[in-house]
Amino acid sequence: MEEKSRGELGSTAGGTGKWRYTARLSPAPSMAKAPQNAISPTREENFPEWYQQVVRASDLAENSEVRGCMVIKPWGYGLWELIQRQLDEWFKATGHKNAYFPLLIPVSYLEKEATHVEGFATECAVVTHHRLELKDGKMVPAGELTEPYVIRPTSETIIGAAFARWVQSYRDLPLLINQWANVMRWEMRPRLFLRTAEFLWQEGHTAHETAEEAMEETTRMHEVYERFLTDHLAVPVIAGEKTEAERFPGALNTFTVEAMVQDRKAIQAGTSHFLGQNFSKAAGIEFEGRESRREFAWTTSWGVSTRLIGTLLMAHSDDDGLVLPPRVAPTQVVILPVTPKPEHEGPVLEACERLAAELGQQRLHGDPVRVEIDRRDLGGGVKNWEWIKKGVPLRLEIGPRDLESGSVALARRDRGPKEKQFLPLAEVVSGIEATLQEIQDGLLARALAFREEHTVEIASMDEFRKFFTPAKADKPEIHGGFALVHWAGSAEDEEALQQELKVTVRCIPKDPALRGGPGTCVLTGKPAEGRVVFAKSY
RNA sequence: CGGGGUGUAGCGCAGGCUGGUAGCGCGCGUCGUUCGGGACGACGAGGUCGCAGGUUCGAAUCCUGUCACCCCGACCA
Repeated sequence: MEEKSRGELGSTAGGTGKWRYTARLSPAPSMAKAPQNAISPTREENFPEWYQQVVRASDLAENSEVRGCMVIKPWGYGLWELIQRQLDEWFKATGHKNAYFPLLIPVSYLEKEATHVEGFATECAVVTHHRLELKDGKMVPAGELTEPYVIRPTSETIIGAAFARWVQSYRDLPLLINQWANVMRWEMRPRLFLRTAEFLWQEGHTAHETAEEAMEETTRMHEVYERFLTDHLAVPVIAGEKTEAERFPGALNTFTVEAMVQDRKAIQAGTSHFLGQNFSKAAGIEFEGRESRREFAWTTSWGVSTRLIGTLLMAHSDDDGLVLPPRVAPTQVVILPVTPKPEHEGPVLEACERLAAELGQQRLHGDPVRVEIDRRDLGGGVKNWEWIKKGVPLRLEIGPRDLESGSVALARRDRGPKEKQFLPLAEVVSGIEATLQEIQDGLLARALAFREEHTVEIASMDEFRKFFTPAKADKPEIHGGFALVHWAGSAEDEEALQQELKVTVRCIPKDPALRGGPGTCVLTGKPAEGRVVFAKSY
């Protein structure tokens, strides 16, 4: 509906819902009743554009002057800090320690693991000089390095080199290290949070005495990610293993958590790799074993990135902007003072302070509730919409009438923008934890229902093609979803399907209910052990 | 890297074919009127029209080059 998207341009509907710039749209009485939303275009109209508009409207981040790189603004960084804090706590709880390794990696390090180089070579930024000189008014690189460095696209090689020094004996194992860092991958098509040239992430790297222990570690961290996405980001995921075609370069097994976002595509939200002895052989991570034999360590690596923010956004947000699950909302409750007349200001603000203090005493999962009072001298409506667009879970308003009645107006981000309840103050305070948790659970339930609605079991290639072929080739609408199919195809077969339909095997699900029993491969007709998840993906 | 598109005030855009030194809406500032709501009025600030060359008396407008961004594709957390 074109009118709807135009609606934002004027955005000056009066209290009666009249549109001001009717000249352009010609008289259309029905327009007066068109629902207003803060983001244009809507998800339905143009999903990729909607995504960018939400990033902007919510003040999470902006494109920078550096190609493919973003400026993460305080609201976005606050979100990242909360993600970091929880994961970091769990990494520590599972025995890991943080460390930091160099940003620059000698090219020769990369060459050590053949598959690994192949995987990353095309997206490396290379540092070749160490000095600038002024020539004709321009600074030009001088002092060429004898060996170029790459800016880390990931740190397996340089951490491997350190591990080789640190590990002498089986007594030095397991070695459990995590690094919070930025990495750079020269992507061809950057998109804020989803695929930027520079991004923030966490990379765990561990070395173990036996394959079994390393595999246990891989699984353990895979489960940490699954739990984090589910319980904190309220994003349901399908946990499973990647097929050979989708594996991390150099890994023996790659495990993934795959989420479905609102355009029904899949997004890989976290990965955990069992690296076998590939990297320890390449880097020389050897130790003296219990039987006095030299052995190569078994290593793992695992990571999540700022892509989690993009995932979260696409999973929950609506046509009014971002919707944040309370557990990762930098501000969980915003208090908006309503001061119709200047003389209201004193008492109202005072009441807001008291309320903020009381709410700050309440806890959600052990953390004090994060409350903010928005004292800015701005129109109430404007202020309100700003917080809606930023996705704050709860908005509380206190005005003169509330002072008299001891009430508070409460509006939830998971309900309509105009819906609000007037509740007794004490009830709001004592019920805050339950309300926040209810929103958290509601978002998860809604996302799960959405995924289930768009997940189908498919038993024939006809159906399969139909499911993944948009009705209009020129303007592909939102369609498809997750297809559960029996699969026994090869990497070549996957490649062919990717060419034809732009779909890939997202994972071999570990959940027995999704995996199912033996069957017949939808493509080759060969016996298949179970089902896999096919989808288009980010 | 291939195909398409766009770069004009913070944001969204008009103007460009038919060259004469910039305009609209929102936002922003001040004042006033409003006020449980994305208000209204008055006045006002803000742009070397992505950048660099060229053609011309004169370029946002024509030509060449270049950069950036967006969409589609190949690649990827």
